Amino acid sequence: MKGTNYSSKRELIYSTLCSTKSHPSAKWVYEQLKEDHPDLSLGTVYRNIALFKENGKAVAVANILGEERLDGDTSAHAHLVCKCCGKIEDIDMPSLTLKGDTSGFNTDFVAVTYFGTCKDCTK
Amino acid sequence: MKGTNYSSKRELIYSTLCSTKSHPSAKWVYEQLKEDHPDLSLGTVYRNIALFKENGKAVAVANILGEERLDGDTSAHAHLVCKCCGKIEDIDMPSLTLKGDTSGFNTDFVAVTYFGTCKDCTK
DNA sequence: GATAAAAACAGTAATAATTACTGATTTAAG
DNA sequence: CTTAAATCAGTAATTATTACTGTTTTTATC
Repeated sequence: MKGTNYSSKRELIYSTLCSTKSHPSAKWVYEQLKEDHPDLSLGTVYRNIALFKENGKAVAVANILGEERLDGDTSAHAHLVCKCCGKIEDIDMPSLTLKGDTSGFNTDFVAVTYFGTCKDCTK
Repeated sequence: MKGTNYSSKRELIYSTLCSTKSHPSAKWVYEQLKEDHPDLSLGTVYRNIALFKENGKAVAVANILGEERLDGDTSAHAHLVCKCCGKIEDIDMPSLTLKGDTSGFNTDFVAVTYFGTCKDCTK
């Protein structure tokens, strides 16, 4: 069964994903690691990130310029996404008063994302 | 300047995008139209959808199985996304009590998305 | 309605993120 | 230790999306 064994590469990838608040892409994680771990394959990064998502240890925040951007912090928080420079920042999760009917729908995760232009790009 | 002229294809694409609540992909829009309009190019669909997004006439809701899913309804509402079958449904927008600091960030659009498993897939 | 410039298009080629495949390596358990 | 399953590196394949080129449509002006 997938994801059941220990794997040193998996540990590396996970800790790198969790080491930043930049909400990186899979490729960024790979590039951070490949210098110190030249025997790391980009496919391994993708495969493990897919496992993290399945297991609720990571979430996809947005797709920026064709790249899926990730977050290893799955605690409740919202995001500001700058459509100009692609920067993604954390903010506190707003309290949601649900009006819509989600009966019958089994919610795993709620994403609240503000799309717009960051302070730097507004200048 | 882009998007300034009338275009019959643009009208077609926009009305098709707005004709459904299925939150379709660009390819789906293309496939709906190509039978009655065999002289339509997939590139034209992509190009016009990019214009709609720039002009705030459409939004990307989620990326499901590598496909960007779209919504021509930009009124305030939230989405239920089933990770099992890829179905996306509308629900009323919850009221948000913002706790995070968005000062300096110029928000165009707020997305509220519930990820999980729909009733059919839960069976 | 002719005409000319800009915009939009079809058709195709190119790009690039992601996934799949294969044979080798690592892990877990007896 | 041994064996089977899991994981991996390296590479090939897939595919959504974008870019390019020559043609058609639209708009504005006459």
